[in-house]
Amino acid sequence: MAEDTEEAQGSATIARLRRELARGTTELAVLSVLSVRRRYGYELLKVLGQAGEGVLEVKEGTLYPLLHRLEDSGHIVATWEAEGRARPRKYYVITPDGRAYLAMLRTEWGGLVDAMRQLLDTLGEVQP
Amino acid sequence: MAEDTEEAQGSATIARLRRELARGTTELAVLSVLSVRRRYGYELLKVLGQAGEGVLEVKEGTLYPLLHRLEDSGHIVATWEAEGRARPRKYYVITPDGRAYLAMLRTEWGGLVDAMRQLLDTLGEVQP
DNA sequence: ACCCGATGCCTTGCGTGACAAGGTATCGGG
DNA sequence: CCCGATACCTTGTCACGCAAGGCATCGGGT
Repeated sequence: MAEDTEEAQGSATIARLRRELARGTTELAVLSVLSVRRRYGYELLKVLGQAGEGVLEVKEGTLYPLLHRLEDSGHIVATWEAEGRARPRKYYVITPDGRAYLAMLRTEWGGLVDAMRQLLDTLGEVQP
Repeated sequence: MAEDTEEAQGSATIARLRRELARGTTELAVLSVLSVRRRYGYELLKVLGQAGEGVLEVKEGTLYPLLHRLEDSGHIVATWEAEGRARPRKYYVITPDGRAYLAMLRTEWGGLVDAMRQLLDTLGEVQP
């Protein structure tokens, strides 16, 4: 019982902490991919799924609302395209506004990574 | 007014985005600091506040519940100490369990940072 | 003929961490 | 004498990630 609980908690914990750590990263990842060329939703799902050994994997329930938020705030623009197929795809293109936002995101991310590295490296040298 | 709104929204956005990016990082930061030596809550507030130019700043409403969660899960242990003063301090010490958890956290964080760096560097070379 | 998985889009409801805002209490300085 | 710093705590709200569901088309296997 105790072992079961611990193991179950361990797995659950690692998934949860991975989710919490990666939080806020999705926007950065999505916009970065879109900064290269336009993509449709399902495509982003696959691209991010295989990037970084699945660390950046995004679920449908996360991606689609995120894309809608980015669209609402003018960072990306969507266009339906049939391309002669029955089921059309919804392509997303990054806007100039989106690029500016992406730059800000990258700066912030860089700052966080630097701060964490400093903290992890200089451990013990910070005085109260 | 428009400027105010834009600036206000810009500030609000950057604050929100910073918060979301740093999410889940607090646990890592706190445990890292505690891995060097014991600290009391208010002390952690100050230490993290000046680390990394304030990027890792934590608010009271975040820290105290976090410390309680870490205590509940056995990653840290608390001891009240008066040290001859009227207002006692609650010192937190990391446990072996906490060290193991910290190691896992660091690994996960490293993986995320690597994945993001790969994505940001190899942009455009990922194929669907 | 039939079903199932992949493609492709979407939504609602829950869990969770960060935080604002509030509370309590002591101590020192202006 | 009051206010800021020290030192602890809690409740309610926000926003994101996701599980789980839904809808529709297409291709291949049996």
